[in-house]
Amino acid sequence: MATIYEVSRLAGVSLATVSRVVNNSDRVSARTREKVQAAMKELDYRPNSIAQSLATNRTNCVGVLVSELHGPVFGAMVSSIEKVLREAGKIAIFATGHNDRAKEEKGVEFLIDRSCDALILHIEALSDEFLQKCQASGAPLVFINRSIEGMEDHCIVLDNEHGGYLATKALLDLGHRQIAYIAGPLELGDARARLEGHKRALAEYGLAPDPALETVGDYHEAGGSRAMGELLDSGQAFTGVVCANDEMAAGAMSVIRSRGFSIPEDLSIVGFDNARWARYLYPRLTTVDYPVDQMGQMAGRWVLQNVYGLEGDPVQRAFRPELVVRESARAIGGDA
Amino acid sequence: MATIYEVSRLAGVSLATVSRVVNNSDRVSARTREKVQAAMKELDYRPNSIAQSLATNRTNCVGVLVSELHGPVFGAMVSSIEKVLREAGKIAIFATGHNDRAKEEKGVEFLIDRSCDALILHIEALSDEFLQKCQASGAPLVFINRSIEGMEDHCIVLDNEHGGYLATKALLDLGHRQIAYIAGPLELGDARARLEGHKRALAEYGLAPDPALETVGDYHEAGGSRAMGELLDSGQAFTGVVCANDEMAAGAMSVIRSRGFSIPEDLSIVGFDNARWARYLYPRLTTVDYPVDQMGQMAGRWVLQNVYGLEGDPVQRAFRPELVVRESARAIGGDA
DNA sequence: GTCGTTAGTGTAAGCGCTTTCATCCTGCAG
DNA sequence: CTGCAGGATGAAAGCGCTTACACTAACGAC
Repeated sequence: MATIYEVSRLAGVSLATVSRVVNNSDRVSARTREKVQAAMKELDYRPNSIAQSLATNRTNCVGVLVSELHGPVFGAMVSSIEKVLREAGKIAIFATGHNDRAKEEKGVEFLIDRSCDALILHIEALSDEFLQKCQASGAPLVFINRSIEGMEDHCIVLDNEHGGYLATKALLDLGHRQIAYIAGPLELGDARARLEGHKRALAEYGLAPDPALETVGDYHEAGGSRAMGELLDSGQAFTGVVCANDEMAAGAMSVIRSRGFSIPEDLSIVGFDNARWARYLYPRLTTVDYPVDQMGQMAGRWVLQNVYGLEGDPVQRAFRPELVVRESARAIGGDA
Repeated sequence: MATIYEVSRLAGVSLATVSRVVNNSDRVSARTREKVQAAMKELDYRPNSIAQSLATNRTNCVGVLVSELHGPVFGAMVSSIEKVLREAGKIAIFATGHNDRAKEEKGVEFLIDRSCDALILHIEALSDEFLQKCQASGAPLVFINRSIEGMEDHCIVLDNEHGGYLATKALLDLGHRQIAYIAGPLELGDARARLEGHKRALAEYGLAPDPALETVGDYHEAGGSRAMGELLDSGQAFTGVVCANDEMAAGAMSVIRSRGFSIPEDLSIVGFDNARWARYLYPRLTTVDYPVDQMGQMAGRWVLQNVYGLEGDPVQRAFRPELVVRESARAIGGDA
């Protein structure tokens, strides 16, 4: 691999001049520029990004910490973040936290150790204090789906409470009054918020939340199945169920079917996230859309603008989910 | 951020000594080591990885180029690669090629420019020559799902032909004789191989491939829907259909249902990939398992062993897909 | 003709680390 | 007491780049 030195020799100029044309900044005479470019071409010169980083103290790397790298939500998030960063010539490096305190800390440290210029974090377990300290001592931080006290303008958030409200309201509007709820793990803020929304919708219709109709899952298929099984076993009557995410809804649907009920004739179901495959289910799942692509994009854009000083469209920080009506929920007493 | 220099001063030793304890190599007396470690701790010293890379010419970065970052196949692949690399303290950086020649080239260059120690590539459009040249001039290359002439030992491959064979054979074994096929884009090697396998299975049962039952999709839901629509419109009789991937199978299932047929009573369907959500479909999709996690893991392990010289379990380079029997295909004339 | 400008270029000092080689002890054999 | 081996440490030269600063022409104004 040719170095800048060899280019400078071949072109008969100094290192500084070559560096100038590489960073096509500064004024370099047209003649010199051409000479240098010719030399670079001849040697197939490519700047060593490591050396550049050391000299400039800029790595052009953005660290991204998410719970998982794949799955309907995080896969899409990661993908959109990488895309917007890449288009600006920046590079994303990833770490996973699995909603675990220790792993999240390790992940953050890992990314900081790699000298990232900024960090995009989707985390659950780390305390506000830890994060404020990180921020103080190092790279700028952006948060997805979490609001940190005093750093609100670094947070790209989803109104999960509103989403939970919409999901349950969808069933209420269809005439359902006995509505079961399968929550996500309540140590997670979004799971709590979605549940709150559910309760607000009930309240709006003058219904008291019935603890017997409220179960907690794990955001995974297995938890959804288990929870659904318990609800069905409990003997409680209900005509609809809302699940705090699509994955659990998929698990619940299997169980409902395996018990001989049909959807939506016997039971309506509503999910949350609008996973790409939610419309592959049968019946196609009515759910709440989590605009995860957009939120990822905004996180990337925030970094581009606030860290790298690039221009661009404004960053939208707050998102409201919307209901996606499909066929898994229908009016009670509707023509079945 | 403290530098090695400050540590050396505080500990009262030279830079070289600090470096030695950091890389806990070489013989350093216990007393000195302790002094240095104390100083590091006091200053909260963390080595600057960029400077280390520059000095050692090792970045500990592995570039990964895939078609997409998300989706059932690539999401899982990326995730497992990142995991195995991370556990060894290496870092993965990603680029996407979208099966497009120009984008794949750009992606490879991008990764090379970042001084990756090795590249893991899942590519379609680049020629063998281009790749051989890359290999010659730079970082070691590993390929997933592609066999390159002369570099077979760098290739982690899936026997797609066998997979295609299994999918079709599953229907044949169930008594089906009129079997439609929805292929992936035929510019992709795996799509061609799966189709070949399909034909081999037919031949094994003494059946000639019927061009009227063979359509080409795009590996996406939309293409599956379109292709299924065409097959149904054509008026050709068939009792089963195999799709070259699950995504198209999902699209096909919607169309089948929307035309008033039921699965598997009227039509059996088999997919390929065993996407995580394939078992969420109704009926749960019979499909061919693409052991994408394992293959990603092997690619990572290959790098760990061959590039970084780490020990580890042997690398399995060739994989055979297996049939996953669920409910979307049933015996012809079976109790419906 | 002189002088101040200024565009264009070069010099050299880092960036924070690794690593070769030389140096310095310490201890032990003779 | 001398000499020497060998372990522990330090000095210093890079790794490939950027950039502050110095320098040189060339040019116009006076």
